[in-house]
Amino acid sequence: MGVTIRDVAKAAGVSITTVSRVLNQYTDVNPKTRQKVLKVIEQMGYQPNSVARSLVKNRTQTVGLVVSDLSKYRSGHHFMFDVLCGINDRAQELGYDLVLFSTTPTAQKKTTYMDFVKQRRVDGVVMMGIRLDDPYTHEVVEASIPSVLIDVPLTSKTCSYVMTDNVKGAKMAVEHLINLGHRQIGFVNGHDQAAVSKERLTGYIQALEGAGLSYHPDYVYYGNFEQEDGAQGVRCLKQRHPEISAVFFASDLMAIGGIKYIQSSGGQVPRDLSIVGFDDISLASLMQPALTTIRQMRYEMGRAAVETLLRMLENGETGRGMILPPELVLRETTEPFAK
Amino acid sequence: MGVTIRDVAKAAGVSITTVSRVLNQYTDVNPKTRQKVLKVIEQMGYQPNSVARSLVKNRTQTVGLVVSDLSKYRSGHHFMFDVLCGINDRAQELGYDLVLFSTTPTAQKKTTYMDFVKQRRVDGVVMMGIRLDDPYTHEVVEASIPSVLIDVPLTSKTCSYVMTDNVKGAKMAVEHLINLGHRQIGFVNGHDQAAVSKERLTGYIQALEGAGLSYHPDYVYYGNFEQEDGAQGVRCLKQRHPEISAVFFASDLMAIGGIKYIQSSGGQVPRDLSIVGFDDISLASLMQPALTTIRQMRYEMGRAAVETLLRMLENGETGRGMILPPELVLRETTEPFAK
DNA sequence: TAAAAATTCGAAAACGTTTTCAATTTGACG
DNA sequence: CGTCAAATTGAAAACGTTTTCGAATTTTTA
Repeated sequence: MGVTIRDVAKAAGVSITTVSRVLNQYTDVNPKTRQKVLKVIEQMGYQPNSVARSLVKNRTQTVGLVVSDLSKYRSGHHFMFDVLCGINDRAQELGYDLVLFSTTPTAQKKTTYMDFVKQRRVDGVVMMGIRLDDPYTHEVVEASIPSVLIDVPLTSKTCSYVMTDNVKGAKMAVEHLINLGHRQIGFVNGHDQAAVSKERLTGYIQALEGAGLSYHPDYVYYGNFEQEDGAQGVRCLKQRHPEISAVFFASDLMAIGGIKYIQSSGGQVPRDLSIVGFDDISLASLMQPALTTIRQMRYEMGRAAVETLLRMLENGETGRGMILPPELVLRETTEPFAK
Repeated sequence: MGVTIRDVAKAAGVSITTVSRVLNQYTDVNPKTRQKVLKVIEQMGYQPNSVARSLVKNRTQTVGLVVSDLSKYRSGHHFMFDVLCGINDRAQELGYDLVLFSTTPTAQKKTTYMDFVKQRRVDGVVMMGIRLDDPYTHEVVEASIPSVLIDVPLTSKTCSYVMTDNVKGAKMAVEHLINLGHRQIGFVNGHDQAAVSKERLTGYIQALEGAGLSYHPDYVYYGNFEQEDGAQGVRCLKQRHPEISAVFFASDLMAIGGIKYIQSSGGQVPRDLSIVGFDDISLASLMQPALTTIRQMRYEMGRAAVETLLRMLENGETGRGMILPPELVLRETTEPFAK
């Protein structure tokens, strides 16, 4: 059916080897014959079979993106989509195809990461949305093919990571609240199987201590990054500690949940509670009131991920961490503390 | 490096052929030897090389998802992401890998669809976000490998489509406004290189005429599905036709733009303008006021797409259209007309 | 018990490339 | 004109599977 290198060779009156040489821009082919071959290729509409090529080169020019819980029902995509765009764009620019895999903790028990990689024959993988207690998290650092983790600070010879400077981001958020005069500041964090949660807690504490305020473990609530967790978070916090005048949320979605909760119980934001989120998802600027938050450079994270992946892959560089700066974006959900 | 079928064969003391047979669950192999081979496979951690398999079978077990303008800067993803999840989930369930390609009109001029397909060796493709005047739109229906288009009603022997019943959806939206007593109803449509725009216009007109109202071409504004277009749309419409009391938008994002515009110019929704959107993106329910809109079953569209794709691919079925029902979801941006 | 049929297996070709190695041609130079 | 190096080419092996065809073995049948 399709036209093969053999057909081209015959039509051009040269050997297969020669055709292969012009395809791969080798220099040792006579300009005359190169032109002839090129013309035949053009005429016959020949496109090399990438599968055959992959087989002999043992390289697929493909990077796998494995995402945990990529699902309609999870809202992680508010964060993930831009990262995906970045990954996709950069991979395409560098001549790699991107193949998508979603996985779950249970699926990870059935098929080990090694088996996954051996089966799929991707040249490298970037992993996103994975939890610290997921099996793949630890299998990936020991794997033979290069990988980069998004938001999990683990490195090895073949494993890099990229993430935002979360302690700095959290610190900026809390310092902003402190500068506004707030002293009793709650924190609705994510679950503790996310590295970012630990870092953001650190930043929260550093900001507090930097301002001479004491850290009350009781002021932090652990949610699951979902909207309802945010609502639940402020409910608990405000109930147990009515003195709290501001809350920092580890995700915009939880912040939105918090705002909705306040509003639905008759309060107003920021009058009754100042709020800072994290991520700067597109919702944040569209809301009413618009959400003050810490922006993550998600698209750039994606690009950086494949960038470092291919550095390991093609230049044999060893794994390393990459930290991107956060940015405080001021909107309408914070105001000075009024005693 | 890796262990091959040859290694297992040797270790199990059988021929390559036999190993292949147990791998592909052929029946003509002695249960005894099957067990033996299976054990060796297990012990050696053998995983078949899918590339080699693809080469000989001329099938990659891979479907391509080509998306036009998948980009950080385009907001189509509010619609696309759920569809993508559906595609991904169903493909995975059916044993296919999903590989992602983003394209642009200019890229489509450089590489024809045929070349794209020959190069990538995907077994089928689903296409999304593409415009009627994109080159691929017409190349795809004539291609030899099966494809399904999202939101472009074109069929051929190898080409199917799936889309929402847009005329019905638009009709439902406008009828809802009519039932509330509105008589002067504007329409902010999408650009005319989207099939959905044409259909939604039809629905708009049908609803009007069904209620004995006359259709003013001047009441419809053509935007580009982006937020700013929505703002621009109501500005034009209200300026030229202050009598308009309600507007139907061809996307939620444009509706949001419209609402923002009204609010920023001192008005209120729905007091000053009743608004219905289209899509039911996650923003819609989170906004203030929450957006009344027409829901599309996006996730199901994705699933349906690979479903029909694989039916063409594996059962040789011929292309067909698939229409999913819309749903009116009532929220807070519409109210009865008060003269 | 011999023939026929069914079961089980293996050798080798094929898939479409790249790559190695050696052969051939060309060109320069004395 | 002969020689040597450089430039250009081709034959064949290799990549790791599946599949075809037929052979060997076992079972069934007459």
